Amino acid sequence: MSRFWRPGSEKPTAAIVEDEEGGVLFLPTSTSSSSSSGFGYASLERQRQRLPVYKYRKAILYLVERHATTIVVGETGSGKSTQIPQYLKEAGWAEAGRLIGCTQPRRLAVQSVASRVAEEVGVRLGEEVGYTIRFEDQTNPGTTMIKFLTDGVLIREMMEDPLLTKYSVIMVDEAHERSISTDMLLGLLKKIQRRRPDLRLIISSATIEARSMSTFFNIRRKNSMLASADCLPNTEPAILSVEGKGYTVEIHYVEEPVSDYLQASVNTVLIIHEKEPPGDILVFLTGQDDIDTAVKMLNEEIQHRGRHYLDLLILPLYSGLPRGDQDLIFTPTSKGKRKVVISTNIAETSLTLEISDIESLVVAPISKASARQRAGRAGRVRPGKCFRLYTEEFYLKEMQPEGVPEMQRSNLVSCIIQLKALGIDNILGFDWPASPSPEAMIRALEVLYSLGILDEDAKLTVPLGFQVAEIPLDPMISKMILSANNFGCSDEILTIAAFLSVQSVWVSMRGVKKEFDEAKLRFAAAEGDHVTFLNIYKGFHQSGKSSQWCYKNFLNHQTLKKVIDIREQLVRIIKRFGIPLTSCNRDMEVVRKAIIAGAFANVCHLEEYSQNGMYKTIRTSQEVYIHPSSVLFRVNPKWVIYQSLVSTDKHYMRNVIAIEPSWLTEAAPHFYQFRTPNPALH
DNA sequence: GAGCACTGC
Repeated sequence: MSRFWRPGSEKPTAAIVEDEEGGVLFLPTSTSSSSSSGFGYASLERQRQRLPVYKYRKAILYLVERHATTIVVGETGSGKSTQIPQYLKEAGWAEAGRLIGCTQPRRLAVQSVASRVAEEVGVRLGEEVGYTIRFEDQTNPGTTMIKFLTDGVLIREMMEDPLLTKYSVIMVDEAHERSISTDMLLGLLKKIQRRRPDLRLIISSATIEARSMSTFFNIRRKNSMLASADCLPNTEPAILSVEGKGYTVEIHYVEEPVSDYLQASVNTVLIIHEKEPPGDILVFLTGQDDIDTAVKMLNEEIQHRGRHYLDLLILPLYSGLPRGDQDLIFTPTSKGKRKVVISTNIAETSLTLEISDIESLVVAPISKASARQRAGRAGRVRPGKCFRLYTEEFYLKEMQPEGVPEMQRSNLVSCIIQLKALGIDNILGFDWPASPSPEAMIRALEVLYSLGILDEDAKLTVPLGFQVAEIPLDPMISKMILSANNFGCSDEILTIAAFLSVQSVWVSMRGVKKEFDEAKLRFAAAEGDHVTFLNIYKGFHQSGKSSQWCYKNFLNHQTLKKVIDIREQLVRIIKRFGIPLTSCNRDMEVVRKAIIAGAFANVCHLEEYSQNGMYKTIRTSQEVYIHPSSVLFRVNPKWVIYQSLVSTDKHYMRNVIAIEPSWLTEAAPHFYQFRTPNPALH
């Protein structure tokens, strides 16, 4: 009996060339003959066979059987996300109760790919084909064979089952996006592979970074006994390239750099409308502000110009927009109208605009990879055009080929604590696809140490460290939750924690600024933003979670429902820890003390003679200001503590609460001590 | 008197 289960699959007829450099290159045969599977699913089956990935079916199965890691490079529209898991199932990789896993970076992608595959397989979603995302598990253990999940969920699963023993194959999709959790997952899977040579990995990526990915996964087996066993797969990754189904997109550049990109994009839209045949337009701008301005400018032009321009339908798109307004984008345009969607980069990856006939317009210093992806949005259903508001020379000489991976530009605190919880002690020696700087790692380790989550040996503390690792939030917020128990206000703090982990709950609307400010004042608390959240939560509950109520109060209904979901998840977690849910009944002093227990390092003091609300941080004397979105903006209490810092032209404190300095020694005694009063502070 | 975007657990 062979030790490792191998599905029977014949060697493909196409030529496979063992590459000198170690990888395997695959040369496809021409179109393969296909047989329709008869009645019922014939049409779905024919659709499947028309996908570009279909003619690589045998090759993929062959490579997966022979190689521990297979890297599939293919543009969007090749069908790899939906087809490869099905091929694996058909070849027997889900037999004997094992799972085929396929990760996606985003929840929406998980849901839509899973339901598409369930439909193609002809089963009910949640049975043979299922998915798991946070707050939603649509799988049936024992029945599910193909499971789609976000990469973050798979990392969480490792805490229960470190070697992911249930899975026979794991496909990591959209690996080129290089999100923190994808990179972390790749590093962890590489580690698992050493202990589980039978596990097969498929890394799917849209760009040709395949070489570096291949180098990363090229592992040498330590145990030579194992290496000689012929039932083991080759550890050298195979690379396979699949063409996409996208149409050609004609690229245009400006001849001279533009000075005002907003005006230039407005002009370009108008010129496209004059000169180009029918087709919708997608414009990428940098932020909500610019989008609102551009919408206004275009609508003014439409009013001033002739009748022909009334055919333009201008629609903004960004995540803070209420759901109903976002849905407008998907409603088909009436005949003769031209839809102009003005969007943030949300339309680059997160939303697939299934509007036909898109023409695209790109702005801003982004990476070449990102620019290509945006242009690709114009060629999904038919050939399109892309107008870049920078010169070709700038594209070729100035723009970076790839964006910097998130791992190398963000806070590593959450990442490190998850690795620690998985028993990885040597963080500095962890093998990442893109290593963060040692300085960034040391900074994160220091934060965790000061919060009491790691001890002097950089090990998780008991119970605090292990509990924090189990809570799916920023460790600063998790610490706040666990401290709330000492102050008898866990009920209130869980609500605050849930608000702190969603985007802004406010929906801003231009033109009704006065009403918006009034709505905000209805909830504003003198203590600051955290207590304001408690007021909003109370109001939302009393309204019966009404969307009408949200609309009246300029609040985002979707976001508030998410707050409720997160809060419920947190309640379950702290109950598991044996922490009771207790309310402090409007005693906001204890609530603020619990907040300090998590955010004590972020205390700021108002500069005495400052006319413009300048604060300085206690730790580093950095100049900071209260963010205009805070209820304490222009109130400027003497002492404040902030939850996060955003840097634009100034450093702005977001989510701010007023505190008394005397509380610091009680809420964070290890960090603050009494000393002789400093006359400079009075 | 003025606010960068987007994911995820």
